[in-house]
Amino acid sequence: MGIPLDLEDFRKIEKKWQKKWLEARIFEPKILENKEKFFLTVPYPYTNGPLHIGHGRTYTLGDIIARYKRLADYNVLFPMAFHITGTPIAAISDRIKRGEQAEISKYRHYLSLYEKDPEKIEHILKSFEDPINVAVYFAERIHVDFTALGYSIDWRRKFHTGEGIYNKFIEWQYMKLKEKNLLKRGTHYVTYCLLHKQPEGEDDIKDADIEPVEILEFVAIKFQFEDGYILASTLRPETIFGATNLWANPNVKYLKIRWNNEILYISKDALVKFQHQYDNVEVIEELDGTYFVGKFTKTPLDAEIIILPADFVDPDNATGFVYSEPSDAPYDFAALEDVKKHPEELQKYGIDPEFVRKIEPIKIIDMPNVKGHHAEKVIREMGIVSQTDVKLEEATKKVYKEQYYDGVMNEKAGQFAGVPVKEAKEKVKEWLLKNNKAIIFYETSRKAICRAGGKIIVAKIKDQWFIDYSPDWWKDETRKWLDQMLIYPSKYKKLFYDTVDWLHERPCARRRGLGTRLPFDKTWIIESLSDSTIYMAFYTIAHILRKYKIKPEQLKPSIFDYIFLNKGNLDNLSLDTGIPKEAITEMKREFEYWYPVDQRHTGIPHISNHLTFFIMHHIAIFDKKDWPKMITLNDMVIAEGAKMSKSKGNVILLRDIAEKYSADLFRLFVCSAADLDGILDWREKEVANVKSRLIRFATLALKAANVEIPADFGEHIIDRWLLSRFNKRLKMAKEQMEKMAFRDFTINMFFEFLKEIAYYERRTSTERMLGAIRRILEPWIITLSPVIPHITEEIWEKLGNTGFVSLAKWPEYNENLIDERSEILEDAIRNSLKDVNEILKAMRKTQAKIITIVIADDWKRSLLEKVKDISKRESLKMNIIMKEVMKDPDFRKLGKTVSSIINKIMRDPSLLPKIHVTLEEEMNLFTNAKEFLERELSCKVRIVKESDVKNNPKAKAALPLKPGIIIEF
RNA sequence: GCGGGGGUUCCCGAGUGGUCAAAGGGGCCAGCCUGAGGCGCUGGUGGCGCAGGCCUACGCGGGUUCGAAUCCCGUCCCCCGCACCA
Repeated sequence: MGIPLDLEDFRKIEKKWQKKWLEARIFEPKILENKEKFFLTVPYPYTNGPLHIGHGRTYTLGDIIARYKRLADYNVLFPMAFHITGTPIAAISDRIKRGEQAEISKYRHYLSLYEKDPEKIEHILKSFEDPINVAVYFAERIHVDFTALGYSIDWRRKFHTGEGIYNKFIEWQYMKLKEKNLLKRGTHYVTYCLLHKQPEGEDDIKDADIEPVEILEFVAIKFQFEDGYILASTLRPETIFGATNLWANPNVKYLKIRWNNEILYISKDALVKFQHQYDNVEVIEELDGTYFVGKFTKTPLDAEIIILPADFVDPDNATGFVYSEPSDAPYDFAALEDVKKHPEELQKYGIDPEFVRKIEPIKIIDMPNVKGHHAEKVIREMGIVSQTDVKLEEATKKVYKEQYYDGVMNEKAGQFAGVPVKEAKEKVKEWLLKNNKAIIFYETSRKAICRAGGKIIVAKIKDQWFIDYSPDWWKDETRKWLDQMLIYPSKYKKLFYDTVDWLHERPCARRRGLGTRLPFDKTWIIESLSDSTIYMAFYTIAHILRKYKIKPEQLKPSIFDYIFLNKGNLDNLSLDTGIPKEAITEMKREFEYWYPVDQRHTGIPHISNHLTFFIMHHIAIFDKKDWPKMITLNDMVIAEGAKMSKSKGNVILLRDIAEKYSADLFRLFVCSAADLDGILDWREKEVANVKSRLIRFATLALKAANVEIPADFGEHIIDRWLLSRFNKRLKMAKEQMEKMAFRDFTINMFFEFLKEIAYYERRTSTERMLGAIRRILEPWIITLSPVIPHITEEIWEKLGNTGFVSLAKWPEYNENLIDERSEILEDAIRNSLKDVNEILKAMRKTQAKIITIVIADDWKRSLLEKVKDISKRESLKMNIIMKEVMKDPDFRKLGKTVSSIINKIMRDPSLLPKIHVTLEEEMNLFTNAKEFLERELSCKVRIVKESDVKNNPKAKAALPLKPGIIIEF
């Protein structure tokens, strides 16, 4: 390794220490009863591919916490496992099996990041047709990537969620939930793929990540027609009171069907949706749209209305019929105007145009500032003239938004008169349903297809399993517990309370994917957010299960009851399961020692689901002493100012870090570039800057490790200044780490201190600077080791230490070395330098010939002391101070000068020196700094007493610690 | 829509009543270093000022205060979460 260092050297050092840590097993903690434990977890990653730096930020911060806590003398457990539960991995295998080229080349690319041999890649790719192989392969790669980042993880405890032993644990969890009556069954609606004949979510639907597909609840209102009912769908059932006509599309096919002993009319496209939402549907006959046009139908309010033709009616949206409410629906208003303008169109269908002309909108909603028809008003304002105008969409939103807040149903709405629109919508719906005047019809918020091209509709799932998060006792306990939990950044705490408030039934199992089957209904598989809520407990026993080679079938629920809930009898258990008593006892001890989770660290999006479930499941299942204590969160990572996404091709993978950058560089960047609650922007330019600082640090530290501390170190002001700065920083560092202010910490302890070292070097010499670093090097690298563990281990070793810096003790700052006086004195020199530069700038000069530093007279010192004295008891008012000061005859002699000095101080009280410095002392201070000033200003510098300068106004301006400056050119 | 967060100097971003023209980084400008350097170091980067100073600034409009980027009211704009997705 040469100096200067490059990233290649860093990577070598990193590998070296990763190997040593592993060999020495230093991150595999044992139970130490006399040491306080700290159990930290970060959610296990989902193993459907390589992780990127967004994940890396979260795990890195987790590791930094673990490493800090270790230095702070905790017995730290930081474990990791892998999540393979759910549909995405299964879907990947399906797609590869189906031969989808996009997916195959994506995974071929991922494999090429880890495998060099093309034949091997193809072989592994083939194996991916079985989802477990995908899961296990990437779990192993992520393990490698995490190791390459220097994470201090206890890998003995790793597992994945598809393992038999884990399944048994989850089964136990679900039996507990069932015992507590927290599992329910019921009807549930999902997005469903007609091609694959299965529910498919965002992951499977084309472009759903960009434009999500929502499930909309239409009210399909029954309009009596011939021997049955036409179903006309709406999102605003309260408008039924203003229905003036029905719209049917004359160019599409409709169906007459029988359901629930009634005849219904819907569009042909609606049939398949209807069949997925209602059972026993029978098709009677197909009809053209023209069949309906011109005929009459009756609203649920018994009003006779006509069916008019309209091209805008989409047969593939809901039931394919809509009713017209032109007063409040801009589409309807525009369409009605259109048909009135084209009587010939109506005559085609044998409709009397005169009849249509008489159709008038019915105003049913009163608005404070709308006299006539709200839809008409907005249409006129926006200049909309036809039913095909794209602005109608916006008009609809505008009307709806305004009415939702300010609208009130009027007398036309019968029993709902006076009800605000906001409430009427729900009430009218209930009323219609109750009286069998309508049914609910679900539809997607937009047309959607799956990634293989299958049509997505909304389908009903029968007997869906839910976790019911709504019981009051559960929510109350959770809120109470949240009161005392620590959440960082604290601004997110409210989001937890809000989540608890609106959480209710949540589906917890699916028909497909990987995972654990519900123990009491094996046709269901527990989904991923439901099998990841209390698994941190499993870390405490996973390695013991392996040690004793315990089989899944031995893990009866009673075993977990005993270990986690302290229930049951050891002898019986051992007999019953065949697990040795010592194994059971060991697991119980591990659990009781390590639990609860002291801190869980993850990303912000987890708050409203995973983290809240995590808290609630602990509360439901475990004793209070085992409930989690603290949660910390970090925001996302973007690259060069843009969100990382596969489509943009700007995703930076953790693999790239290990191969192209360096672990310490990544860690330092992650720490320093943003606070926990800030978005971290990965910019190559900034990374390069951090890189050069890291190299400078390493270079200096490695050099300094080989030098002696100068014998006279500490005698000079500048030495004491540096020691003082360092110890102050050390003091702050601890506070910052405790507050999880990692960014502040790195800026304080790394970047800013490096700057001060640079100043020290300028002020003294390179050799002396290295000696000074040597003086503080050991505590310095210990504090930095959580962030940059590899290079600090290397320096630690160079210092002749055995052991590991990772296991060192966090250094205490030394109060005695905090030396305000030296800092103030050194600041005087730095300020004088600044003043000179400012003067030169104002004079537009860059170079002086000779600069004279004039040290203030003694009488000024006593004057300012006096003023300081007065200011302690009196307010700083000119007249008061002058009166006091002038009592002294010595000052009275210098009347005018004194008043001008005091005047100055009135304007800028910071001119009052914080300490008393004698003339001699200040002369010495500046004389000792003379060479430095000459070097900095590259000109001759003289230090003189004010009394030695005759009649120079600049000399007279001198104040204690703010010398007069005379510049000659 | 509901809930949450936020708008700071060219950019990112600290700053919660005076010590703020406002930390830190990026960009840009100048100088130094160097065989060379898109490395590194130093200084500058709102306006004005041939002596260390003055003036104007923290989304917009008001207000409280001796004093506001910081507190209050109104207003405009941006971002995030809202459930089956891990």
